[in-house]
Amino acid sequence: MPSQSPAPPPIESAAVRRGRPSRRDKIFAAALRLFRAQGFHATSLNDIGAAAGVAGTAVYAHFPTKQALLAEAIGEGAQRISDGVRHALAESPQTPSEALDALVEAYVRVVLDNADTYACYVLELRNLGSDQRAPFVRSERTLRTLWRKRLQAVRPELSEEQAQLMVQMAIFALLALCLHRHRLDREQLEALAHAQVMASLQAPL
Amino acid sequence: MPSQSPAPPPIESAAVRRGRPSRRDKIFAAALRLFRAQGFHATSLNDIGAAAGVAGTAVYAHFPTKQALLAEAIGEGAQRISDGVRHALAESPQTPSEALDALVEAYVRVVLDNADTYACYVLELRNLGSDQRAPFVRSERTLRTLWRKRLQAVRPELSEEQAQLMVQMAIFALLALCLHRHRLDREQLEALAHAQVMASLQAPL
DNA sequence: CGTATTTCTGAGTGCCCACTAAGTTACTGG
DNA sequence: CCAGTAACTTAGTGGGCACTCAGAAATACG
Repeated sequence: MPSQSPAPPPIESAAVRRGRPSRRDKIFAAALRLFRAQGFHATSLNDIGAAAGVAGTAVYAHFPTKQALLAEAIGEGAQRISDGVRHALAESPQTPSEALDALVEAYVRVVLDNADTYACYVLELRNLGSDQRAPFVRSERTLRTLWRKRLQAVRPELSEEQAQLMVQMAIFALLALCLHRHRLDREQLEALAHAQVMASLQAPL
Repeated sequence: MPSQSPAPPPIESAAVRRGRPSRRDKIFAAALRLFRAQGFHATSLNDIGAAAGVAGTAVYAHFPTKQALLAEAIGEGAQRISDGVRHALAESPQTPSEALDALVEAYVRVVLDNADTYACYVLELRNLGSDQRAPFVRSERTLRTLWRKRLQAVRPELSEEQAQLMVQMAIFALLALCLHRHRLDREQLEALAHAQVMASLQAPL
């Protein structure tokens, strides 16, 4: 039900062209928000459609299945994490301590910038069917290994298992930022998260 | 269901008596395991029954609904956490730093002792329907407030929001212990988790 | 051994879901 | 202005789900 008459307004037409991908994006955003808030199985296609302002079946004009919607959400999360970390890696070599610091800083920033996406990536991955899940699990393992190596470069006294677990805990701590409301502004949030993760990784055994 | 049997075979009878609640317990344990591994909605009553060695509908002889099963699992998690923390509180007053340390130690122990239950408590709470969820949310808030007060007693420079968020992150870090396999023995695990959480709470801002 | 009770099973029942089909509207390019 | 195409809607369809029911085992008790 778009408004204006057909004849005079090319403005409308431009808006419509701008609006073309916006429907898809709207559906995707609604799905992401609902998946994060309620979980994949508790969210129906009618829920998604309603949140995007269309009928449930309209989703199929843009996505083949419900799982594809989740797969795209998770894929985007994985991509953004990967990009952010790669960017941190691209910086010139430093001391091991600075390298770890840069990794944590990049990771915190990406997580805060993509809270919903990241939460979906972590919590809803199991609903993806092992075929589709596999590449994400692989890239996640690669990323964890990178963390672990940088940590062990700073703290060579740690065993592989110890370092692995410490990284796990640090990453999960960041998940808390995505799931709960907080009244701190972005700058404080980033500083606090960074400081706490670094402190936890430097914990004396 | 009082004690010993009347006739000669107390062995069989004892086994039966031991087996009586064991069916209910078996079903409950299977449900807990599946809920943690697959999530509430991805687990059917047939799955639970099969894992417990009975037909799916046999569950209804012991639990009124599927949600009741989840509610009992979550209730048990909440109860054990609460008991463990209350035990830590019962110890005689110490310095603020020691009080915080005791709280963390108790929490780590409870979480490690009840990994599956705790993971369900945290991850599946949203599937409970707001009526049943409310008391658990309340007790969780109470517990977080306790953490925060003890932290602020040690670090009075922290604002309420900062302390709250640090506690959130620390608690989520412990969730990592429940969800992933690790090859460390219990003693190392407890020491590492305790050290890392304490370090994270003492992070310089 | 007989009866009452509990536990369990297999066959339903109805609901909600993801997904399909067919027709309608909205927009585009010529 | 008029096809052609994409987007959307309504009305299904089949399947899986939680849950019910009636009766069969199994068990407890006198």
